[in-house]
Amino acid sequence: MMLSKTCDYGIRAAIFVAGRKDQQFTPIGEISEQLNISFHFLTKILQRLTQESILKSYRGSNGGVALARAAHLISLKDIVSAIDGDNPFGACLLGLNQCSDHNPCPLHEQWNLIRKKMESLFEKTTLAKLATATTAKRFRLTDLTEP
Amino acid sequence: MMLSKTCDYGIRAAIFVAGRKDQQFTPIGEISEQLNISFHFLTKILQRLTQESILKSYRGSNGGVALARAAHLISLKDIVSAIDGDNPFGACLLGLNQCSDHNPCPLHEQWNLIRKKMESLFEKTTLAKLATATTAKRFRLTDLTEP
DNA sequence: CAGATTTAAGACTCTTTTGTCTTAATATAA
DNA sequence: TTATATTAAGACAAAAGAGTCTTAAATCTG
Ligand code: SF4
Ligand code: SF4
Repeated sequence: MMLSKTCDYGIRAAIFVAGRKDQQFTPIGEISEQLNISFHFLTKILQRLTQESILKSYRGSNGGVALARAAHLISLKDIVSAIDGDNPFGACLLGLNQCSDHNPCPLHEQWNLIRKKMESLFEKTTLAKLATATTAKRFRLTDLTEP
Repeated sequence: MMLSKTCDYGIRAAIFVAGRKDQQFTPIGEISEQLNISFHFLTKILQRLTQESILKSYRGSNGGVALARAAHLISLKDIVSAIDGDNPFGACLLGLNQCSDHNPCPLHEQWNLIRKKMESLFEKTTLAKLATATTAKRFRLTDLTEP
């Protein structure tokens, strides 16, 4: 799977937060309940996003987390970078180091086309788009329970 | 990184074996040396490929591993499936279950385009193509040591 | 047969990822 | 002020991935 689970959870939570009507703070407990993610685990992940200034947080009653800036200014890549580290597309298929057009493995040319598309998708896709799409078209952010 | 390290090693070793001039058995020791992969670890990985009938092996002097069928009949997908399990492209970005066009997450449409391309690349790319390209164009199968 | 070579099998260790839990800090509200 | 709600921080545990090592089995060579 492309991204770590940690990263998946972070993205899903961020979309959820971005989709809130009122821009109040959303308690992590509510997010974890809605998305069916362990509360404590999600807390750690969102702390990371808070440290990276993608979310802001507030403690105490009526506290929670909220986007640190407008949803259209937060890309998927921002979140992935914050959680999984710099370039999740740097290494790839064969996991070789120092990949470049100059010293390629035999898959490089074909793979690079796909990789570029992925990178572009992650850069262009913002939380605003994802949140709007999610609520408008009733997309899901959780696993299905029914077979 | 898309694939597990185990899978990377398996692919690289398979390309190396496919690229051998004589279709004799290639000792794993030689592969591990050339590709700079731990001998014991590689042995375990190639055992897997042997069990899955992608390689055949022979013990004793002049033993080693060889392709179990013609190189143009072994696709990358065959190798990936044998090592990392069925469909490495089944789940994806958000890691949700039961993904389909009917019950999508908000990234589904965009992502599916890319995923299809990946799947097709893995299905179309055979060891024959990779081995030929590697030897003809001097592509590399190993990490670079020089900075 | 004896010795060398090479894969097979599986136990074992180390590291990373994933997940849980406890305690502390901060804020609100009664 | 006291109780309650909530994030912060970090220790800890469990599971999976990556890698090592030892012993056994098969095969060839002399
Ligand atoms: S496809 Fe390109 S970037 Fe990926 S491992 Fe090969 S050389 Fe490196
Ligand atoms: S993009 Fe499609 S296949 Fe991937 S997690 Fe979303 S719904 Fe599932």
